[in-house]
Amino acid sequence: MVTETRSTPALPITEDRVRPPEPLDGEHYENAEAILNQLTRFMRLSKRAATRFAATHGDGIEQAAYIILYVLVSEGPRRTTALAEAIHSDTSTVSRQAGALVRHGLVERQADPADGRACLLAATPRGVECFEAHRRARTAEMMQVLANWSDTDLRDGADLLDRLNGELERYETEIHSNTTTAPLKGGNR
Amino acid sequence: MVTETRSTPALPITEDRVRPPEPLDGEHYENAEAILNQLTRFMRLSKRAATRFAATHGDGIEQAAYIILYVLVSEGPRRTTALAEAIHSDTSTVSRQAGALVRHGLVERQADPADGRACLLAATPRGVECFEAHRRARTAEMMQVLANWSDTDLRDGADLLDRLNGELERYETEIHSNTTTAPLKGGNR
DNA sequence: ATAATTTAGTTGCATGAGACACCTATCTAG
DNA sequence: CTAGATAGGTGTCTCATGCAACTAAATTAT
Repeated sequence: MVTETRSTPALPITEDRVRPPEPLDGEHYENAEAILNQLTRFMRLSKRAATRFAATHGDGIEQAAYIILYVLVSEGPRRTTALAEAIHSDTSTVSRQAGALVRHGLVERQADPADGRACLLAATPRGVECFEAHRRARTAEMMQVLANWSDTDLRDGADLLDRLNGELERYETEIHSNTTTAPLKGGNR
Repeated sequence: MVTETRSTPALPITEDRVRPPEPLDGEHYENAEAILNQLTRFMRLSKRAATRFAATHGDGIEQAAYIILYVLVSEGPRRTTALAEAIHSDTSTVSRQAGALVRHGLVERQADPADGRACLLAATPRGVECFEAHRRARTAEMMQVLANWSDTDLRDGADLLDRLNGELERYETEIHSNTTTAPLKGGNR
């Protein structure tokens, strides 16, 4: 972390949220806008790509369930709540996705010995298998998409995205604590 | 129906799609996987962030409509089809989003003098206004998220994402021409 | 020990987004 | 002029996700 950027020209911070009184224009602003535009573009493209992939390799793992399986396989059994936190999602979503995985026989709900209310979600052997297959297919596809990228490019890209994700997570939790968990419901008008 | 029995443990890949006979393992593979994981993570986080933003600044522009307004404002009136192509979406989606914008008075449907079937979508003054306001708000938010990033970081990030998006677009159109537009419907099961 | 409260997870309902199929109006070839 | 192609719009489906309300279990207070 590089301190607080461009050193806020010596202005006292306003109350409430930090929200520095920056000029809002200038190079920094334009750069931020540029990256935002690329991110917006990426969101569309990636969603479409993911959907297409799921349609082609439609083998039962929903797009959204993959990440749950990912956590379960790589980190072992977890509770619903822990999963939700890990992937920054609502417990209800996790519950549903997990339910689908259970129906497909890829995940098991075990009783949590420590707490009767909770249950541990764990990947079944078949779940692990399925996940690995999926993972390989996904990566193979990705390698086609990034066929022209050097190893350095890939590493740099991964690093950059990692940083970006870090910021987003920080922001997410920051908001969460600051605004006392304001609901975010979709509702526009 | 999950898996057809995990398709042969370690056999050379079948024909069908191009699927180059690369080793699939090694550094390149791992790097591809790393970037893919970051992208997956990013997709979740960005979606959530976007939703939250929309909830906070709920002023009538839907998330998905923003990009349409973006094209319209920055490139002038466009047909539905052209818009759909520009944002890699279905015409039906564009039609609906545009309809919403029209209802909000941000976009106008003008008759295309050259073709009676078509109509030109154009941003109204209010649409431009609204777009600019939104754009500023979005960028301001982004600047908070990336408060710690230097200008160089931002530029590098934008460049990288630009490249990545280029690859995705290439891939998208490639598939489009190769498989003669295979439908991609969500349908799992 | 029993009541009150807090917590984990599930389910009901709603929203957003996107895609396909189908329909209508128009345009363009033959 | 009729037959096919095309541009847009609508109906309907699916996925993903969130909040609210509810149930059941655990914890705290009385």
